[in-house]
Amino acid sequence: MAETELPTPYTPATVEPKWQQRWADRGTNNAPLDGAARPFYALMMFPYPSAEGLHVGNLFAFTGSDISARFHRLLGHQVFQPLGYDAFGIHSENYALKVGAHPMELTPRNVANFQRQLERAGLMVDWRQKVDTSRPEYYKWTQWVFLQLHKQGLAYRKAAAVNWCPTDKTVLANEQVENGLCERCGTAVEQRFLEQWFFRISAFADRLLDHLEWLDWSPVTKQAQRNWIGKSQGAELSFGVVGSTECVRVFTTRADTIYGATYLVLAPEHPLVPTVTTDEQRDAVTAYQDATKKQDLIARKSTREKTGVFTGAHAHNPATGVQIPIWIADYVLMEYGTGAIMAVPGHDQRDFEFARLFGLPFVRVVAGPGENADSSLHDHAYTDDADGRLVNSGPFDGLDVATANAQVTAWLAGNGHGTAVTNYRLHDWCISRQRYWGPPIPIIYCDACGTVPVPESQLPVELPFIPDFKPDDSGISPLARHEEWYRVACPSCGAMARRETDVSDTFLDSAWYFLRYPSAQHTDVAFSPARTARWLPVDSYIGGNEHAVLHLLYSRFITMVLKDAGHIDFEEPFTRFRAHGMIIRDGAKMSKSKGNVINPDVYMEEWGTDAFRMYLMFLGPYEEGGDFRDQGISGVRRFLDRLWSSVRDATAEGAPDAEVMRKLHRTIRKVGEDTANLAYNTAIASMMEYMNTVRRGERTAHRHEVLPLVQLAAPFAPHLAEECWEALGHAGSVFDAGWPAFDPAMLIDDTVDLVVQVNGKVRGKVRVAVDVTQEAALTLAMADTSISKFVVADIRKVVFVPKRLLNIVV
RNA sequence: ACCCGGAUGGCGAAACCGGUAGACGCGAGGGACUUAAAAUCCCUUAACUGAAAGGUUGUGCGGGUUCGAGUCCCGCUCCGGGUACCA
Repeated sequence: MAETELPTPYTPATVEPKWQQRWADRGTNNAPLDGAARPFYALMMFPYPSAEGLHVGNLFAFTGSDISARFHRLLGHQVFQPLGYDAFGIHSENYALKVGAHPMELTPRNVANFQRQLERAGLMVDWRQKVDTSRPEYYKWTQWVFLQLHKQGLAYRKAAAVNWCPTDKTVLANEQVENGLCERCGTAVEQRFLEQWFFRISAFADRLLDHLEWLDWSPVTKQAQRNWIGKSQGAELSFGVVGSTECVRVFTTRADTIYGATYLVLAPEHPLVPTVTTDEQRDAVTAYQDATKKQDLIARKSTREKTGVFTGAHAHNPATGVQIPIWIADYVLMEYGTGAIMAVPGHDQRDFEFARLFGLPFVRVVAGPGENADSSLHDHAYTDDADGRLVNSGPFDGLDVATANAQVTAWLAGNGHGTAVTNYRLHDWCISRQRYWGPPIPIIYCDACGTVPVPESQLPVELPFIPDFKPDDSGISPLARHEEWYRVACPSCGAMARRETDVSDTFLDSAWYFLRYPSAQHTDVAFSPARTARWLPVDSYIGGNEHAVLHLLYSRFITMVLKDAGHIDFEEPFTRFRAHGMIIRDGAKMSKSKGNVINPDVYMEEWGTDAFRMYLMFLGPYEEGGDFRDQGISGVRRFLDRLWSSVRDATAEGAPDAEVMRKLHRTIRKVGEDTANLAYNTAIASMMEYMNTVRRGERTAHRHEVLPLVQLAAPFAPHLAEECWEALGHAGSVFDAGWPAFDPAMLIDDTVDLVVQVNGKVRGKVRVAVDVTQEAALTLAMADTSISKFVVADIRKVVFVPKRLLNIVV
């Protein structure tokens, strides 16, 4: 066997470029897209190509994903791991504004810089299938996706609030509003109403929720989605307005507390407000409505102080018949439920605060253990009342809360005052952006034909180059200033018509990109049916949990829509999703303002890409993240140096050491299990432990002792592993060599150390056969005076856990 | 406020189903090699106590369950993240 001489010492500066070049030349990282027998689609969240370049956080995420992909390849799958750029969006646009450049020129530069950095990172990426969401050949299909929703009636237009900065005279994205202030000038943001496009994701709420039961996703991510969808079962109840035929409908989850409803509250913009308001109160009500309208959504949510005003009107409580006042207040949101509530100040903290502020009456209708109908409410509402019973509630007195809830709802339903309903927190997805840097929404408005979708044959609707892409005081999209662009012939009647000038949300670009990758080079179709059938859904998706709700939920939604339209035959895009942790520095998130940002280039230069990759994975559990400290890298680099020199010096003479080989088989099992579970830190630790065994002193390793270790280390340190693999006489890539198998027989011990406790305290240990009996173990333990000296009385009890411990209780 | 995480040596961390707490790594101390340094290799390294053998204490705090608790239960404190008046 011809073995190449390895240089001394290990020099990543020559080894790493050599293998990156060879991978590119040989197409090592390219997946057999059309012929894979065991396809495995490994996906990582694609980056936004910032001008600052690759961040350690990106590298941490990508490396963890790459290790998983390489591991699956070693397990015998044909792995497809693509990567691309989420290049459209407000981030890129704002940055361009800041530096006075044009996004259409700046973005390709940033992408090129990112690409250069990523190619150094040694990822097993099939770069043939790269996507860039800001390229017409990509967003042509983003627009196509929009049309599929439109066709199914899932895209609609309605007036909705946007954030408006009165100083900059521009629409702000939610990301540009901080604590209710414009992030650029600090002015309080107001709300304005504009016609916007929405996707009817709310119609999919139950499906999105139910599938979480069986999806193999990180529990934290599933919980975040459940909370976001916010399903809540309750009832809609009617309160007749006094002296009117109108009814106020409220949503409540606590119909059982209706006897305690002492007033109603409508959202300020509730349509019944003008109708019910009395003449005496009209000025006060109008003033209040104006004041709340001026406040933006976020500022309104960040203050908890209650405000409100009486309308002058009253309604009948359907249970008690009592006339109760109708108020308006901004703590009631028009967007949720019916935009109106029945206030139960005794049993809802918000109502409690409001009632106390305005001197409204309280009635206790639930009494906890040890309380009665007259127990006072002290300084807060009684809300933790799951084991409470009803009081002051007529025929329902004495019932427990859950039973009463059902019975009151049924009773009110029976007399026409209510119905059981389910509400969701999830709102429809507003995809309109009054901005420039995104795909134009493919719609044309014609005076004669109305809203006409752009025919698929006319896609893409190209985003034009306009020098004045900056939002201005018109409050509309920059494209609306370009008549030469928006004036078009109506596709249906040919008359002059007008294009939609809003662009779509960046989240739409990323809600379907995983479908595009396998077909990235297809120009005639968004995703090829054959490729899609072979590769999707995604087998493993790894990304940050900051996308737990928006991106991941939108992707699921779009997938369901495409399934319903018959374009694909699965309705969940990501079979398995794992959220990785965040990498912090000195206990805080890395940010430029804190000055604790790590430039990965510097570290890759100094220590080598492999060492840096491995260090990032070693500093903590991948799913939790960790604290970056540069001192730690040297330990990982030392391990790689030791691996290198062990391989270099390995001998083929004689037989490998039996004890070392036993340790090897344990290590193979442990590294395999840990890597599968993304427990990279402990996988690396066990490889180090094995290395310590192999190299104890300056012992020369046998090639059979180190060869499998090269395979185990390959996902973590791919360049070095290839170099070692070649040095051990192999022509092909280590990634085609398979994952070493462990021999279960090598894992079985004949003797174990049995821990001996006396009264639960460890007093020693005895070496015993694995199948030793309790009696024999006890005899052995008692023979040891350092143990038996603690057995100062009669043995009352002996606890024996085979292979683990013996506890003598006296 | 609510929903998730988390808290373990000087530091990053490990510990399976309740069974030797601190694997692995960093740092520190000592030693070998060297003219010397670097590199490499070896040993020590939770705290207290003791000459040593050994002993006692110890996983954020207070209780509990158990032969046995970092791990389970009850009640808190602090830190990180998410959501934020969702009726």
